[in-house]
Amino acid sequence: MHREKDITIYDLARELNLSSATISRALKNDPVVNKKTRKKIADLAEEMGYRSNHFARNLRNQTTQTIGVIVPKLNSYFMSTVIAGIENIVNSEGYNLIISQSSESVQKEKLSTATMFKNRVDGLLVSLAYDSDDISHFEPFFKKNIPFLFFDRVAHYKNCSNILIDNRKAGYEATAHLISQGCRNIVHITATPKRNVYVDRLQGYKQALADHKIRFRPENLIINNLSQEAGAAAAAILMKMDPLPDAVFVANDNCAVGCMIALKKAGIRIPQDIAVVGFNNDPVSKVIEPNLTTINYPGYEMGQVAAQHLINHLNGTVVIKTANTILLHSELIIRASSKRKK
Amino acid sequence: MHREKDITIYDLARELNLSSATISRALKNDPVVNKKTRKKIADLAEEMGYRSNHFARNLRNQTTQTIGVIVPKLNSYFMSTVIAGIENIVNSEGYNLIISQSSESVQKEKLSTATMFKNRVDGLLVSLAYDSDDISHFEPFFKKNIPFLFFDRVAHYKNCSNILIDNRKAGYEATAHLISQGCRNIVHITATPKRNVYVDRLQGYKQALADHKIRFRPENLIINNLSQEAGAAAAAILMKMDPLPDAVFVANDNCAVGCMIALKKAGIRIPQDIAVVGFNNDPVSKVIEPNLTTINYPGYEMGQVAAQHLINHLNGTVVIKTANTILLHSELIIRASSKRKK
DNA sequence: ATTAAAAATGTAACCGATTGCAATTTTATT
DNA sequence: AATAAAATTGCAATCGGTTACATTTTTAAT
Repeated sequence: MHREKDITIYDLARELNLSSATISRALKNDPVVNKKTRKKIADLAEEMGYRSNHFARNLRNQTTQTIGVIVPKLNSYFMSTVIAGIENIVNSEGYNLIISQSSESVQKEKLSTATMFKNRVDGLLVSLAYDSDDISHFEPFFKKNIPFLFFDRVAHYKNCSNILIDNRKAGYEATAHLISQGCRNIVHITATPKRNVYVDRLQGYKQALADHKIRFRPENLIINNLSQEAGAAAAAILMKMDPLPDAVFVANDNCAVGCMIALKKAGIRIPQDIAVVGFNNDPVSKVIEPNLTTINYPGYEMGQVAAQHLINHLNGTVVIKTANTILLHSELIIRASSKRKK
Repeated sequence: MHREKDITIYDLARELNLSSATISRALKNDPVVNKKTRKKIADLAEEMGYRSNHFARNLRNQTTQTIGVIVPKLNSYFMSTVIAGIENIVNSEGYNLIISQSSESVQKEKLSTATMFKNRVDGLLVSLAYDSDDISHFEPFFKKNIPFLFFDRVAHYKNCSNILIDNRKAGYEATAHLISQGCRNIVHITATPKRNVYVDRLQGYKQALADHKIRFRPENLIINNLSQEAGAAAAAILMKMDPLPDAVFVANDNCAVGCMIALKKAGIRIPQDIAVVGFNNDPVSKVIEPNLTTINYPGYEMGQVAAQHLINHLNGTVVIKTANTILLHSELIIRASSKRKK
């Protein structure tokens, strides 16, 4: 395939009878170069369609101006919103973005991590896969002092910063709300206790029960992968329980919706028979009937904060010596699916 | 910030008392290098934690192994699904991905295009913003012979390939289906006629009417931005119409859902009073009640096909000389929102 | 053992931008 | 006008991998 030759600083230098060094400095607007010369060079560069070669620059500078992101799934509402937030900051700060998904598998996460390493990203943003408990694959980054941080699905690793919401508090509020509506036999549907988000929500759930003198019953805990299908399956389990639980707190809206649809099909009334609370404020929560009470969770902002935090670190604006946890605000949004009282 | 020095081929060469040329060849598994030597080098590279420097390589080879993607919005179900498909192929082919969003604005699209150009992507995948009619900002790619193609929101530009579904046919099927259900006064809600997807769906709608001897009435066409809110606003317009239309074909599920919620709130029964058909098979279509009849639209596959097509072109596997349109299959999924007959 | 052919390895220029240091030009001072 | 100081500009090495071409080593054939 034929490619027209690119204009380099040497072409500009020849044209203006200057040295490449002067061109290089001028293009970075280095004040050491005469103002008129700078203007002349900038104009010619524009005219000749010069574009700097990132590879020569990066090779020389040993920096890539690139940030890597690894997420469990790209095609989920929450994650795509986070990525939109990351993209917003990263672009406006003049960095590039390399995105990869682990598809909820540690194996793929390891591969993605290796790819990011090979690509010499300047920094890395990670949200962990469901089942990653061994996270030694981040060791190379640590060894080379390449900054990285976790968001949402975090881990305590060396002195990495974490950006997330207070899942324990959110879980507590969701459960306490159900209790305030008169529910006493509350089932919690969640995912593997390997991930902080689920562990913490569960803790909040238990704490709320305890604070209201309700005994925690292990059989009221359903663990699945939180998919919509898993929600339907969970509904079947619920309906076999005797007595029927009076509420469900699901760690994810999608699963809650799957569960609700199945319950409704079986003739169970929501919230009269079973009240439901979800998590994420996914768009479906406003579509399902009755509308789903849920925890609102600022994805876009989380992406922005994570990216900005990392870039500040890279720029040296903020030097992070110790582990650093940034908690974003979350809130309970009460809708019809859990309202039993006026 | 301190960074440990990286291992280079020169370090390996020194260690094994070989030349850097041999190391370079061996690491690419060039058969010209002795098999035993290759093994020895690979082992040492592994042991010393060598990683190739993409920048040196790219600088020398004048290729970046990077593909750029520009989409209107990252946080939409359809687009994030497409991107997941792209990521899948691009990664397995050993390319990198740079993703940028135009946020549905030509201005931002131009900026993104410029960024992609500066980053010297080897190829570009584009889905156009709502209002891009002038697409001259892709001219630099064309001039430098950098391949790019459009998917979903396409344009006929030079000899760029397009990857999309047959929107005309899909629009026809949606409308014909409503007619088959006994509807005669069908409103079409769509977006700006700048984008092929909306133009074609509209044409399909008109053709179906014509084929069934139904006169197209311009007042039955509502143009908005297809957001959920716009759907609610459109519902208000519908309800002011006299007589009330007996069906709506909406060019997007989200907007259809917004519309349905508003209609239901006003006591209008779906599908008895107004039948509704959407477009996209977004997850909400299975949550809204009644479930929404819609056009299923293979996002993941579209991403895969687009990426594979571009990479084949880059690899020279397929040489595309003329404009090339790849149509993916779409299908009407009939659900309760449009079923008026047994 | 001799020699041609094949296999393996090495040499060195190159990709384009950056930057410490040196050289030159301009400006300011006496 | 002479000279020091400041402002510009240039020289040349460097980043790490690639590859055309040259050289050396090994293998095969006579």
